Amino acid sequence: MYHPRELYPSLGTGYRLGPPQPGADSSFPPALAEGYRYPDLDTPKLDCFLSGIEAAPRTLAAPPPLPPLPPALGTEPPPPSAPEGLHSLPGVSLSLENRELWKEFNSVGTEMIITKAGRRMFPACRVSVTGLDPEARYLFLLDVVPVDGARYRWQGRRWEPSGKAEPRLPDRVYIHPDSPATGAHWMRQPVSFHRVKLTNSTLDPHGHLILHSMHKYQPRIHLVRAAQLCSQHWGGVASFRFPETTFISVTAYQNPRITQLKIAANPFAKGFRENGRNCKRERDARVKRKLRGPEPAATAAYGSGDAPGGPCDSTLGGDVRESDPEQAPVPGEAARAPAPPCGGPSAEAYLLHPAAFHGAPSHLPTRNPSFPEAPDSGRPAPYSAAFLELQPGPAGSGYPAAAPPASFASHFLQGGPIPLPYPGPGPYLDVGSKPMY
DNA sequence: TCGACTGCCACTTTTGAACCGA
DNA sequence: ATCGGTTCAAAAGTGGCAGTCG
Repeated sequence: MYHPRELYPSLGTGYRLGPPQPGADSSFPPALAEGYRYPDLDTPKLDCFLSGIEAAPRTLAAPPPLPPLPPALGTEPPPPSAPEGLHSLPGVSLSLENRELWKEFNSVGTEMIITKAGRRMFPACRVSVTGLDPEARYLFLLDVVPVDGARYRWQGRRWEPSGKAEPRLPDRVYIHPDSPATGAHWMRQPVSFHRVKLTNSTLDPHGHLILHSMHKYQPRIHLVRAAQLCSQHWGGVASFRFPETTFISVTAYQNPRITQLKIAANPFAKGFRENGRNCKRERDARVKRKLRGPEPAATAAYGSGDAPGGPCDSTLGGDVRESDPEQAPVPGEAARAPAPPCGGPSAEAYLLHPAAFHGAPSHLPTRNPSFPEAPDSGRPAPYSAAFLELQPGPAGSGYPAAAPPASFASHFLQGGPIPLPYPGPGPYLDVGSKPMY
């Protein structure tokens, strides 16, 4: 799978410097903060990509005429707190649902673990969108771009630049698996990208977003209007960036305050909370017991276990996190349509659609660009078969030397013939869902 | 020598299948 | 036969830590 920049090498691969986020990010040095613009928002990756079907290669060509938007949706300016965005979708605005949580992390200096197998982001990007044409179809995309050209290093108390950034890795884009869906669908509930995974494996075959460790990144969310499912035209694009979602990728947490925040806020880390069974005290006790000899089959310490009031609540008292939907399932969520387990199946999310976004290792199976459907199941073909068949680039780079046929781009904008997931009844649009057709 | 990375551990949450009763 | 609720096991996700590597 390939990113537009790989597909259009003539546009250049260098990533212009962008500024670190000003404001609340107290742990990041301001040294790089001045004198930059946000080039990625000016010329998002998508415009290069969209050029595959539009004439002008570097700018967003004027979209075909849109049907009139409902007055209530189409004319209002974005609210003052709206993120910076590149708009050719008038009236569309995004708001970060879990902004407070992000702000809390950002005030300390957000770190995101990246692993070879891929690690989810926490907090995840969860947005609500307004101003869409309820009838039109849209694609929701997320990518992560470097904020600047520096590599960072934790200096005991703060992050400081420590040299030049590593060469840019293949850009990948996560396509929300509900894409394409109608505006009404997207506006019905917050759109969650919590299944996005970050990896430092440059040969990652799963479609996770590839990042360098110790670099500062910024997630971006793109909305693309596909005029019709089977149209050759796109109907506009809007890109959004939330400054508080900037993070530094790491293979192990550097700032203990971030560790504490993650443990306190992430339900999967509940066991590491104070009084949790995996807290330091308990771990030490386990080690001692191990050294003394084999543990009893069922120890009182681990048995019915939870002290009155619950083992992990003590670190959460009055915490906004408890009311944060990121942690507290909304009533009815348990009843939502079952999602496929993550790992293998979750990769579908990347591959159901524009498989060509991503760099396909040459050793993986290839696939005809026509994206044939799995013959009998009605489900998408296994992800390993969803890669486009792309000619290797010069010098056996494994990347294409020229733009793909237009069918690739149009496939992306059309949604493609592959069955698309259907959202469950839960509060969030989820990666795991049932086929729409 | 040291910082970055990896693999494993023990934990929690999520998910889906199996089972049961109305 | 169908539906809804419960239970249980497996899978997935979490940070910590020791060991490895460059």
